[in-house]
This record gives sequence, C-alpha cells and structure tokens, in this order.
Amino acid sequence: MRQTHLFTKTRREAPADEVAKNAQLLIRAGYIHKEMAGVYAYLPLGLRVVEKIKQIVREEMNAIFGQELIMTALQRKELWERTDRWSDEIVDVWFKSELKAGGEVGFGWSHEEPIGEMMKAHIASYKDLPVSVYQFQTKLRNELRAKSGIMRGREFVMKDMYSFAADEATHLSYYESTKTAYMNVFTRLGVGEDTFITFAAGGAFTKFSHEFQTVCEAGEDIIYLNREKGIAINEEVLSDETLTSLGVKREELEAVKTAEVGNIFNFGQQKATDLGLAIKNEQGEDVPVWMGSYGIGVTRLMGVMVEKFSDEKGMVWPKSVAPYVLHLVGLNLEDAAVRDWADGLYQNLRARGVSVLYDDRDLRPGEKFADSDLMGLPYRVIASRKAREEGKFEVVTRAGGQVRHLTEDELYADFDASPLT
RNA sequence: CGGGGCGUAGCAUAAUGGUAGUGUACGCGGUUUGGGACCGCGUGGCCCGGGUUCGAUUCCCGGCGCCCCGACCA
Repeated sequence: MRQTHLFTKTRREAPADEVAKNAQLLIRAGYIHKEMAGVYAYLPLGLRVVEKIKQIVREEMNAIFGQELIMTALQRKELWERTDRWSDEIVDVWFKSELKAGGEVGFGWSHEEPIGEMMKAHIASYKDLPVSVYQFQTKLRNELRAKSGIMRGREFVMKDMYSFAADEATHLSYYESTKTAYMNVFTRLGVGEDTFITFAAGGAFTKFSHEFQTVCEAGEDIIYLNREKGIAINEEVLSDETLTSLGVKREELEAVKTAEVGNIFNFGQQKATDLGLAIKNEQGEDVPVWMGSYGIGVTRLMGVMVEKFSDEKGMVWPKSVAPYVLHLVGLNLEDAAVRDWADGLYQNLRARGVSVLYDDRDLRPGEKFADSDLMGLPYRVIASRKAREEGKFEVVTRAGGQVRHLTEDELYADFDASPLT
C-alpha cells in the first residue's frame, strides 16, 4: 500500500476525551474512529489488525474441529424468556427494539440461546455429535459505563464457540482441548507468557469456569498468581475454601492486574435441559446434550496488545498481527532518480509477497519517522539517496531498535529466510 | 446506577456580559529536505433549548453528549 493512497492520516494529538492509551494511539495513528462512547469504527489499518487476529483464532479453532458460521444480530424474545434471561433485571446489558409489525427483538449480546435453539433443528442423535461451531460476531451490550478505549465497549467483536457432546467424557475432553487452543492463540499473538488460565466464578452449573487473564496495567481484574505451581485465581473466588482445594496458601500468591481476554464455560447438561435440547442415545432414550461455550474478545485483545506493545513514540506491533510487516520509508523523493528507484524497490517487495506499506509521501524525514514510529510496523527499511548510492538499506526493527545495513539481495535473502508476510 | 468533572474550528487550547485568539491540520505561493523546518496569504468555531439582560459563547435552569472513580461485567 502506498501511503499517499492510504486512508487515513496520522494526527499529532489525541482527542481530549480519550484517556486510555490504546484509544489514544489507535486514533492518532488512524487505526480507529470513535463514533460514540464505547463504539469505535475500524479503519483500514485497524481492520487489518482485527482480521489478522481473527485469522489466528480461526486457525486454532479449526484445529480443534470448530466449524465457522455466523448467527444473527437480531434475536427472538421467546428464546431468552425460556431460559429466563430476557428480563432487564436479570440481564442488564440488553439492547432491545420492536418490530414494525409488532413484537420485540433483542440485539445479540451473547448467542448461547439462539445457537442452542438452532441446534435442535440440526441434531437429533448421538450420531450427530460431537460438534463444535463458532463465529466472529459484533456483540452489542448496553454497558452502563463504557471505558478503557476499545477494551470495554458497547459494540465489540468476539469469537464465540459452542460445543455439543453426547457424553460427559467427550465433553470434558473437548473442554480441555480448548484451553490448549486458546493458549496457542495467545502465544501466537505474543501475549502467551503473560496470559494465565484462572479459576473463576462459573454460575450455577459448574463450580468454576476458566478465564484467560493477560497481565495488563489497563485491565479491570486482579488475579492471584502462584507462578511456581501454575495456579491463578480470580479475586472474586479467592476464599479459604478455594485455596485449600487448590493446595496453596494465601501468602504464596502474588496480586497482578489483568485483562480478561478469554472465558470458557462448562454448562454440563444444564443449559441443554433449559433449552430443551435433547438427543437420542444408543438406547433410544432422550438425553440432554453436554454443552460448553468459549469466548475470546477479539477487539479487546487488540486493545490489550496496544497497551502492552507500545512506547512513548507509539505502537510496536508483533509480526503476527501488524497491519503491514514492513514500512518502506522513502526519503529524498523530490529527486526523480531516487523516487524511481524507491518505487522499483516497492514493486520488487510486493512481487516477493512482502506485506509492505510504502511511505511515498513528499514530506520531511522527521515527520515520516514520527509517523512510522507511531504506526508501529515491525520493520522499517529506508530508501534514500544515500541508500541508493551506497547500495545498502538501513533496516530497523521497531521493537528493539536494532539497525542493520543490508544490500537489496541481502534484504530479500533475509525475507526468504524468515518471510515477513 | 451513586459520586465528581467537562462541552469553543477536523484536533488541541485561550480569553470574554458587547459575536472569539493561538498552535496544529487543511488550501495557495516561496525557501527547505535523515527525527514532527520556516515565511507570507487564505478557509474554518462558541453542543441544543429556555430564562435573566438593551445585549449571552460567558450568568441561571433543563436537555443531550463526553471523561473519570465506584458498582456492574453470565
């Protein structure tokens, strides 16, 4: 992408109404646009990041036999009444509206009920199971107080997956496999070492659910961590009873501020019982299905990554999710010979499949470097008069600031050894 | 939902009971060109409604919006 064609531009200052670092940097760099409190649009650069995160999640869900689908944003009232979750007293984040023809609809804040209901039409026997389906949906939640930029909005993208099994062993084994898949996701995003699976409150159906908490100063949660034993406990379930059952002492725990990036629930057979979702077992008897649900906050993760991967100059994206991997910064482009040569380099990089953003704007170097730092692409290659004359490019990594000087062939060899796509 | 704060140009800010200045961004011209250069000219603004007043961006009331702390977060 040529930067002269890129929508949008960077800005020097963040809006006064944004305090959260993630929103400030994402807005300044032109990744997102604030529509209203807790509601953000994703501009071309931001969308590329969202899509990259989604693709990693998609690959890991597919690896545990998840099948992607997409449910509807509008939901039926009767469905939620059946599980007693339509009332605003019970679920306080509903957005609701009315059909012109009469009748109420809800805007999806979760899809457990609709998915369960839909399954009734498609599974009837133990032979149809197990099955696991997932989607990326924009969830709508009427939060009383949106905050922390894109980390807690009223509209956000979430991956939610639902598993259905005929027997407990299959169900529990699947539940366990999602933990591995989730950790794979977080590792690929570069937050694996800072993400812990915690015991959390699980509602009426299980003693505990599990949350995936990433260490992050901007987070809303506090977890108690014992790194040696690999135990992490949410504040809300920290009790003597919990500690005893886990075999840890209070003084062995370290309090850490975190953001919840994932959450998995084991519903057992209760949810299916509530929904009336049953199958025939091998004896021809009707039995409720074993269900689980598994969420990852895609846009929240993006916010967490900005919070963690940034410095005073701007964002520092890891290769796995950067909107482009390489920032080709052209200098001295007022010199037609330099420009032609830099254009050629850009074309060569593209031909090699390198994900490259080419700053072909006719601006002073300082401004280009500042923008480049702010946007935070992992590698910067400088194409200047000097580079052309010396036959070597300055290649800088955004994260560590390492500087290398490579010839064009060395540059390509470097890419071929470790493709920067 | 309880408490606190704030709404002036695309963005950031200043002053003011007598219709508003600066920076940045944007447009034009010129000088510049390896870390947000500079000169000149130009475009552009007081959240909405009501009240007080000769006159309200300013004071008062209401609304709407935004931010923070807490509560909430299946």
